[in-house]
Order: sequence, then C-alpha cells, then structure tokens
Amino acid sequence: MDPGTNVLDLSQLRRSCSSCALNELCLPAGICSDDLERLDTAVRDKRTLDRGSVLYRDGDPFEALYVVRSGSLKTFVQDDYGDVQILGFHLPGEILGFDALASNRHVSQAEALERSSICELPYAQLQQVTSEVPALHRQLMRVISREVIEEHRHLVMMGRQQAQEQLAIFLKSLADRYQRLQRDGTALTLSMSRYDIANYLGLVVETVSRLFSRMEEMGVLEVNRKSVRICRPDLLADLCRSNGVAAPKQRGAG
Amino acid sequence: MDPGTNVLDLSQLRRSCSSCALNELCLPAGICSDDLERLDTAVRDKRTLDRGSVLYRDGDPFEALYVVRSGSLKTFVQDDYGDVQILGFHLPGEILGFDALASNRHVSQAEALERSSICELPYAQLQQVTSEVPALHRQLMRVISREVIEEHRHLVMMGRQQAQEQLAIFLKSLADRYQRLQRDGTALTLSMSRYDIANYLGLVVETVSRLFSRMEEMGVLEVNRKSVRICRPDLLADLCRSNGVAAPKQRGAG
DNA sequence: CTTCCGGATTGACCAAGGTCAAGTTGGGCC
DNA sequence: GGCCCAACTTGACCTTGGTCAATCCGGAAG
Repeated sequence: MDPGTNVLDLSQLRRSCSSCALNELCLPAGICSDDLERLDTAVRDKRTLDRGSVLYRDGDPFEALYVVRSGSLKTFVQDDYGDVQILGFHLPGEILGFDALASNRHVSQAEALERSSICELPYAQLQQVTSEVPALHRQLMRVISREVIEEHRHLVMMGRQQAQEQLAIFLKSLADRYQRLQRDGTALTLSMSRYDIANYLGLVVETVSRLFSRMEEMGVLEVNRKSVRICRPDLLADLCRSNGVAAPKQRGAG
Repeated sequence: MDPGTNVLDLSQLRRSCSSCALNELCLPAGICSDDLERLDTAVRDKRTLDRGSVLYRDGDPFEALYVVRSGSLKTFVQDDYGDVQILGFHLPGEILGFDALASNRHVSQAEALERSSICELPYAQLQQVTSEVPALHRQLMRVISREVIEEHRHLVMMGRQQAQEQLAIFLKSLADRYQRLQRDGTALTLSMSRYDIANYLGLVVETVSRLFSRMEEMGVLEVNRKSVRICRPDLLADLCRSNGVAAPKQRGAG
C-alpha cells in the first residue's frame, strides 16, 4: 500500500512511539498521547546492528539509553583477564544502558546476537522531556526497577544447586518473555550460542549441551540447534523446582 | 558537650542529611546545601531495627525508600517453597527498596542483621522534592544505577567456577566497602551468618566453613567466628583470580 | 560438489563441592 | 555455675558437573 510515499514514512517515523507495537512494554507504557508526542521528540532514530556488532562497550561515555526494537542483544562485563560474565539477553521492548547513569561511562558491553534494530534515547533530550513530563519520570524509574528485578531473577537462577533447574528456569523465563511479545511461547528460537547460555548460568558449554539432550530424552523439549520446542510446559515447570519437591515450606519467620 | 539540650538535638535531627557522616555516600552526594535542606523535609525519621526484624517484606505496598544509617541488613527473595536467595548485604549509606518502584509492591524482603538504624524517605514526599530539585532526580537515578552495577558484581562472583574465588571476591568487596566507610578494611566483623554467606554465593554452609579454614591455613585470614582479619590483602587479591593466572587474555573480539 | 571451520554433541574420566553425620563452641538463660 | 541450643566446624563419602578429547554437523567459501 502507499507505494513511493516516503514522506509518509518519515512522519510515521517521528510519531514512532505512539504507533509502535512495543508501546505497552516500553518506556511509553501508561503515558498519555499528548506526552507521547513529546517523548517522540527525544527519540533519535533507529539504528540497525548486524550480528556481533557492538552498541556500546565498557568505558564508552554515556550518551543515550537504547531500546531494542527488533532482534536481540546480550550485555556482559569483561575483567582485565578477559573473563566474561553475561549479564542478560535483551528482547524487543527492553531498555539498555542504565549501567552508565552512575558514572557517565558504560561499565558493560552490549552486542547484537542477530540483526537488530534499536531506538536511541539521547540522555540530554530524555532528561529535558522527563523534566517536563513527570509521568515519564516515574515511568523511567519503573523501568529501571524492572531491570533490578530482572537481575534478581538471574541471581535466583544462578543460586540453584542443580544445573538442570537453572536451565529449566532459563528456558521458562525466556518462553514467558516470548509470550509477552505475542509470540509463541512454546517455540523458541535461541539467538544466543550454547556458550552464551552456559556463561549466563555459570556453567560450561558441555553441561548445557548434555542438559538439552537429557531434557529431550525426557520428552520435555524438542531441540534442533537454535530452535527449541517446549513439548511439555508442565514438565518444564516441574523441572524448575528440583525433581518435584514435596509440600511448600511455610513462609515467613518462625 | 551541651548536656540536657534536647531542643538542640531536635533541630539537629531536622537537618540530618547536611550533618550526616554518610553525606558523600548517600543520596545527598553532590547536592548543594540549599537543596539539601529541602531533601531533609522529605526524610521522615530514623527507625531503629533489632536484629532479625523486618523492614519490609514481599508483597508490602511501596511506601518509602530506606537508607541504612548504622548497622546492616540483608535483602532476599523467597519462592513459594520457602527457598531463599539472598540478594545483598547492605551497609551504612546504602539505599534499599528500589524493587518496589516497578509495581508499587515490594518483591523482596529486608531484614536487619544486627541492631540498625534507618532513614525513611516516604516516596510521595521524595517525589515532590525531586520534582523541585532536578539535581536530586539525577542523583537518585545515579543511586539506582549503582544498585544495578552492584548486582552485576554479585553475578560475576556467582559465575565463578571455583568456590574459593567466590569467597575471596566476597571478602575483598566487603573490605572495600568497609574502607569507604572510613573503617579498617582489614578487620571485618561479619554481621551475617555462614548460612547467609553460603546462600549469597550459591554454596552450602559446609563449603564456606571449609574455605575459611583453608584460607586461614594459607595465612591469608585470621578467622574467629564473626571477626575476620585479612592478614595478607595481596594474597586475598590473588585468590580472586583462580590460583594466580598467567598472562591476561586479550580483550575485545577477534 | 568438496573443503573448511566454528559451534555443538558425546564419551571417559576425575575432582570440587554437595550430602550426611558427628562433634565443637559459645552465648543466653535458668 | 551448668544447661541448652543454634551456629559453626570437621570428617567421610559420593554425586554432579567440570575437563579433556574425539567427533559430528551445517553453513560459507571456493
């Protein structure tokens, strides 16, 4: 439809947040349409990243926050000896770059796992708009808080004693996030490598590989390289809790 | 000095942030004195918590952020089966409660590890003040960002393959935080139990106990229940990197 | 088509650390 | 003082998952 009307595309671009499918997941959530237009003035443009290209690296000056529009990225820290710890995998609607707020420098690296597009929110403009739109300020805080909670989830996963539980929780949470994007939560396409998954969970790649095989034998998954089908979501949920524990322990202190 | 002048104490109380020793570590950092007074209007009062008492628990409505003034707390999440994962230990100057910004409910629990005092920042008032004082807004964001980075550190620690590295990193980072409080960074008094440490690192208590003993044999530490003296900070630093690795790996991608 | 190569899988082996069980210690309380 | 209990330590044992090595697989390049 509307072939050749590039001008229309541009105006569409400017009002991107209002028309974006990620509206409800992203920064604009809960912002009224008037304020949305102002937010749009702060969104620079969409950059496209090829697989493996770096959005920001450790030490880069803080310039902007970034929203994943399509594709996916990983963020990680790397110590002086080159040891890497992956901090997270980021799907559409998720915002990156908060690590740089503290010191005005990024202290982690963000890298595309596949061809991805990004919305850039230059911090200077964003600050301007948030000062004019208090609701946006609160929403921004909420989004950072989500980031904090997401890291809690990561910690809980890593703290598990059994590697199988860890992988089960990882897959389940990935499935949940897929579903929120209105995708099929039972047919995952993993954009990250086995090495990335292993590192993310604090395991080695062989263990992850074996666990995939074992879960396939158990009939929980169907695995074919990058594509994972969750045949038995119920069983997967069970695997998140050891080997199916007895009764829930009592909550609260004694 | 000034005995019996209770009135003076009260006025002192109201201007608490300006005179607080934690000034440079806490929210006020980098805020001019005029604005500081306005911040003080948002700080309710100081609560005292006994060991084991709960500041907020999972599900509590979000009412305030809290600053540790003295003592220490732990925060943790607890799943439906009672399994706990400790998220952090919080020393004076550190701010708690950000997890509730996302949903207006806390999704973790904060509990005093020893007799502690707390400054309460009711969020309604805080929002009022931050809207009037943009610098405070930015500072608040910086503080949350610090929280994010602190969790990165936790993840890196947990991701280590060797338990000894994990404990070494834990002790070193604790020592560093002690030092920032102008305390002696080589004489730690652990307010948390061995169980807490183990849980925090994703280990079991026996392993932690053995590692303390081993490090004592190595001459790195002197351990006596809660008190840990770091005899050889240099060796401790070595232990943070496996068993002293060869050359740093090359950074950056190939 | 074949070659090449990085990512993934599988197997054999082994040790770090988890589990279970038996002390030890020290602080609180009668 | 002595008892008690929780926190901690230590030992013996064994499982899980890490290590090393061989192999497989599929996509990209020639």
